[in-house]
Amino acid sequence: MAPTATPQEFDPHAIDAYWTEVWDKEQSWVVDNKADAANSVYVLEMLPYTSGEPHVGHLKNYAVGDAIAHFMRRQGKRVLHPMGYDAFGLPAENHAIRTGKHPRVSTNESIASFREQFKQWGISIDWTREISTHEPSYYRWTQWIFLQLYKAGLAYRKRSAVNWCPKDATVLANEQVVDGRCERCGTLVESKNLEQWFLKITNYADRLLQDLAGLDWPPHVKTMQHNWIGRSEGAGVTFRCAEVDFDIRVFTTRPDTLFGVTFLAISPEHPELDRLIAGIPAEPAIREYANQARRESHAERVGDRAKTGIVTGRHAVHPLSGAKVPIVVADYVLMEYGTGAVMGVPAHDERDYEAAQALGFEIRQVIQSAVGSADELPFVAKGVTTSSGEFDGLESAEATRRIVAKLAELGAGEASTSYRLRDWLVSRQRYWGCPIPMVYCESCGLVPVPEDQLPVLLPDVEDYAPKGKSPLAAATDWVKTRCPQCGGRANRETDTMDTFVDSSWYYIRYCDPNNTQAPWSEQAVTTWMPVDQYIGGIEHAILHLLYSRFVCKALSDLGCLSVQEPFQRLFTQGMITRDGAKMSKSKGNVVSPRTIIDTYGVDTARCYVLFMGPPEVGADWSDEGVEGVYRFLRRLWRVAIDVAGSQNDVIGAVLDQAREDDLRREMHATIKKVTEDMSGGNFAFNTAIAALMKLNNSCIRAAQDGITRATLSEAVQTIASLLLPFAPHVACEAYHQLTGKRVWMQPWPVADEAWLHLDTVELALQINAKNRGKLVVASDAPDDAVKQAALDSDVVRAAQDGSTIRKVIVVPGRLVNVVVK
RNA sequence: GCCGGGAUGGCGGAAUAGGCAUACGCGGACGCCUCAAAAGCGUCUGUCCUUACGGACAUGCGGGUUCGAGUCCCGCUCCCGGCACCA
Repeated sequence: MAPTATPQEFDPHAIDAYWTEVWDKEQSWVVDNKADAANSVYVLEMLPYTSGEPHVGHLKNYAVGDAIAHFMRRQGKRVLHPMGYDAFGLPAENHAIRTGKHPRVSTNESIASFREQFKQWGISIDWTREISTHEPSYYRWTQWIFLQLYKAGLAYRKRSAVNWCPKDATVLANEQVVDGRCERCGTLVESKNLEQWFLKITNYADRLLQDLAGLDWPPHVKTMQHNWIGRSEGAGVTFRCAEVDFDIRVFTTRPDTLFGVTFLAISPEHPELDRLIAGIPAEPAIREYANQARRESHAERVGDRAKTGIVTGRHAVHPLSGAKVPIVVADYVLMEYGTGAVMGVPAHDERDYEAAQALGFEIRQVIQSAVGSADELPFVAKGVTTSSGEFDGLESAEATRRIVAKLAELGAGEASTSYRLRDWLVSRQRYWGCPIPMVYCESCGLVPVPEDQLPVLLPDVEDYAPKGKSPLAAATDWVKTRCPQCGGRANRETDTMDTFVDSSWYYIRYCDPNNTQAPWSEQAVTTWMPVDQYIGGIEHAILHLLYSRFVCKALSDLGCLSVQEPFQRLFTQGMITRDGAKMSKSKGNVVSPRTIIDTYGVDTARCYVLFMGPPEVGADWSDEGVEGVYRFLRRLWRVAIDVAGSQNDVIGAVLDQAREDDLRREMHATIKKVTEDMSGGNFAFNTAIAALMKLNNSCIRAAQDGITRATLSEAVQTIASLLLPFAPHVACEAYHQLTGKRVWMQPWPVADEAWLHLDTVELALQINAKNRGKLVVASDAPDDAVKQAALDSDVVRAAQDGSTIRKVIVVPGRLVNVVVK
C-alpha cells in the first residue's frame, strides 16, 4: 500500500506486498558481528526440515519467534534472527525416490518454496546469513567437526547389536526408535550385529544431566532428558565363578539386598557366555536359547511375557556370605544396560521374583518394612535389613553404605553409576547425507581425510535407492582413492552421517555463515552465543536438543567454542490440530498457510495462530476464529485511516473530559499489560492480543461518542505500535498512516504510571463474602474510612438489622467484606 | 508402575503474593441499515427460580483451612505427554 494513497477498503494483500518490499530493499533486519555481546540477543527458531511445503506448524513456530525478535529490537537490542534449511536426510531422500526426482533437485525446490513463503510471511530474518546443511560450504564444516571428534576419541567404530530398519534399509540411533519402531516410517526395528560409527555421548552423560539445572527450559523437557539419560546409582559387585575362572560383574541399585541373592542371571548376548557354558550338559540348549533371543526384536523381548531362562549348572560365590549361587542364562537380562548380568534377588524385585518362581530358586527375604513385620513378597520398597549377618537391623541407606564399604575392602565391589544413555550411532547406509570423511587404507587401516582436503563432496550417483549398504559404494571412481598417509590404495567410507549431526551445530554457523577459513570466528561466537531464546517443537526434546548439547560441550572441551550450553532459554510450542486430530494429507484435514493468507492476508494468519490460546499448548484450528482476528485488524485499519484522514479536532458526537481520561488511562494500562505479557520469558501472546482488541474496541466506541483527534490518534498509534510483533504489515501501515514514521524504528511504548493511578476506585461490597453492591471511595482512602463508608451503606444497614457485625475486612482497591451473624 | 502437565460457559480460552470467576474471540438471540441478502453497526448471552425487583447454584469429584478458595492442604476420578524387564 503506497503511503500517500487514501484507500477506502482494507486490502491486506496490498499492505503485505508494500511492506515486504520495504524490508527487503532496506535490509531492515541485517545485523553485523560487532563486539557488543551485552547488547546482542540471539533469537532462533529450529530450522525447518525442507521436504514439501511449509504448514501451519511452521507458521506458528516462526510467528512466535518473530514476535520475540521484534519485541527485543524495540527494547534497543541488536537481534540475530537467521534462517536456514535442514536439507539432508531420509525423508527428503524417500520423497525423491517416490517422485523420481534426484534429492538435490527436489530439496532445492522445497527450499525455494520455504524461502518464498517465509519472505511472504514477513518474518524479520537477516537473509544475508541463510544456510543449508546440504551445501558443501556448510557440510565441509560438519566433516571438520567429525574429524575433531575423531581425533579426540569421541568418534569411533564399534561392532555391536544395533537397530536396523528393514524398510529404510539403514541403522538407526537409539533415539530414533520409538516403541520398537522406526521413528520415520513406523516399521518394526530389527537387531543386527554390525560395525558402525558412534559418537561418544556417554562420556558426557553426567554433565548433560547436571547442566540441565542452569537452563531456563520447560520442566517437562528437562524431565524427558533426565529420564533419557537415566542415571542410576548403586554398586558394581563381583561374583566369582571358580569353575571356569570367571568373575561375573553385576550392577545393582540395591546393595542393601545383597544377602537376598539366590541366583545370578546373565544375558544370552554376554561375551563370556561361550566360556561359561563350554562342556556343560545344557550347552546345546543354551546355544539354541541364545540364538532364539538374538533373532527376536527388542520390542518382542521386552513384551509382556513370562520370564524364561536356562540353568547352567555352574555356580558363583557370594562375595560376602560365601554361599554358592546358581547361574542362569535369561533373556530378560539386557546386554545393553549395566554389565549384562544381574544378581537375582527374588524377595525384593518383581522380575527376579517371577524368574525364581519359574525356575525354582530360593526366595530369601532380607528387607522388612519394619523389624518383624510380615511383608508380602516381593517387597520392593526400602526398609530394615534382616538375615544379613553383621548388617542386620540397618536402614536400607545405611546398609547400602556399609555393604559397599565391605565389598570395597574385600576387592569385590565398589560404588558405581550406570546410565541408560547409549552412544550415538551416526552412520547411515543411505545416499542423501554428509559423507563421513574417512578412508580405509590397505596398509594403514582407518585414516582421516586431512582437513585441507575437505569437503569430501557427495558424488552424484544414478541409483540412490537404499540397498542395505550405502549407495555411495556404487560410485567406484569416488570410492577408490589414495591413502593420505602412505599414498597407497584406499577406499572411502561409504556411509553418510545421521541428519541430526548436521543440525547439531547449525546455530553456531549462523554467527559467521560466510566464513570460508573456519567454521566460525571467535569474535562472532562470543558476540552471539549462546542462543538466548530457542523456539521449536516438543518432538525434539530428546533427539536434536540432546545431540546439540553434546556437540556444544565437546567442541567447548576441544577449545573451539567458549560456551557449554547452546540454548539458554527454550520455548516449545504446542501443535495445531484440526477437528482434534493431527493434520495429515491422508486424513485430508490439512490447513494450508497459503490458503489462509490468500483469503485474509499474512497478518490475520500470524495473529490467529498466536491468539488461539497459550502458544505452549496445542489448539484446534477454527475457521470462524480466523474471521474474528481478521475483523479486528480491519477495524483497526479503519479507525486509523479515519483518524489520519480527518481534519477535525473532535471526532464523534459530544466531547467529554472523563472519556478522554478513560481512553488515555486504558491506553497506558494496555501498554503495561502487553509489555508484561512478553517480558521475562512470558509468551502470553494470546492475552496481549486480547488487550489490543479491547483497546481497539474502546477507540471505536470513543470515536462514536466523541473524543479529541489528538487523544484518539495517540491511542490508535499505540495499538499499532504494540501490534508490530504479531501483525507487522498492518501495524506498520496503520502507524505510518497516522505518523508518517516506521514503527519498527520507534522505541517500545512505555506506560506512564501517573495514568495508571485512579482518583477513585469502585470496591465490591460484600456481606459474608457474597457480593451485595458497590462502594466508590477515594483510592487513597485509609482502611478505616473505607470501613466506615461500608458500615454507612444502605446494604450493610439492612443486613445489620437483627444481627451483629463481627468483622470488617478491607482489601484496598479490591473489596470490603462485612461479616455479620 | 514411575515422572511431568492438565480438567473453568454452547466452543477456544481469561483470572494464581487467596480478594468482584467467565477478559478477549467464536457461536447464538434480537435490533439498525437494505427492496432483499451479504457485509457492517448496536444490545443481550454461565445455569436454575422469578412478570419484575431479586435470589439460589456454578471452575472434574469428596473433604479441609480461611471472613473469603478456580487459586492453598488431604483423598480420589478422568485426560494428555514422556520413560519403562534399565537390575
